[in-house]
Amino acid sequence: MSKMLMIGDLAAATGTKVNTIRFYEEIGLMRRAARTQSGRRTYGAGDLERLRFIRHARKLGFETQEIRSLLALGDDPERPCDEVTQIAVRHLDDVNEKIARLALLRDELEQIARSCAGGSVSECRIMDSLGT
Amino acid sequence: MSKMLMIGDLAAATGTKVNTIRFYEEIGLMRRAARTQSGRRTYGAGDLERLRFIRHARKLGFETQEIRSLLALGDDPERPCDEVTQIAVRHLDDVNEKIARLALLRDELEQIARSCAGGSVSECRIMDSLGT
DNA sequence: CCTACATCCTCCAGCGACTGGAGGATCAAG
DNA sequence: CTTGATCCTCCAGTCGCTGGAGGATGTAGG
Repeated sequence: MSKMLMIGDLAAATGTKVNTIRFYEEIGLMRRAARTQSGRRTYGAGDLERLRFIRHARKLGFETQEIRSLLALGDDPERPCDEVTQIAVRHLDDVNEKIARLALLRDELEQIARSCAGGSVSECRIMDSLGT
Repeated sequence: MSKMLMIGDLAAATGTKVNTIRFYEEIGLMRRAARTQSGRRTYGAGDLERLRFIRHARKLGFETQEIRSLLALGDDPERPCDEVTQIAVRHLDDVNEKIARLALLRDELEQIARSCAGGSVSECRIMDSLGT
């Protein structure tokens, strides 16, 4: 058998806390892990990839429910393609909206950062730009 | 005296839920409101502005602790505003990274939506795009 | 073989930032 | 004077974790 990973290995490899991995299992993002005789969870390379996927998606702001549906695509490789396309397009819209919102936010933050080139609070317009 | 605002007025004027305003008072973002004889909170124009500031900062992704320090800076206008700039720049970096990641994901989803016309999911690369 | 220490297990509490609702008081209009 | 909106307090729940207690295993050194 290829090398078995313990939960701590997965944690170290992905920068996820051990408790968080167990939590992901509990809420059904990670598959129920196989166990050793003594009850310890064991994982394979596929689980590692799945966890990486979950972590990246979370960092991008996807909610667990959305991640579940993305994962469902991967879990059922025989799924017809139009369904996949639908889900992909829906997520595409979502992602485009996220990008647009973040771009606005970036502009605003850039302006805030620029509006104070040193000096005291009374001399820059940071508070103004946040107040409106 | 200029016009007194009730909590519902503040809520309506800022798109904040009444409960949320009370919550802000509880955690010390809003000042403890003055009360009428019967115990109802009353606000003035300053409170309205403060709430607007809080809401806007929240929408920009600032945490309450950061907002607290921003508000404190506003109360002490002689302090240098490096602190504010630092907070803003940190958010800016974060936002830029998110945008970059999402742009990659968008490209991948676009490709999936385009190229998934004939086969099954096994030929798509969703996992690849988010897994790495 | 024994000990020490790391890692695992389950369970449970708490956080941040709200949201919603029960149960009751108060207010403004008709 | 009644009705309905608004207010009050208090409490429970949400989501996505995080941390810790208390105990069982696994591993490496002496």
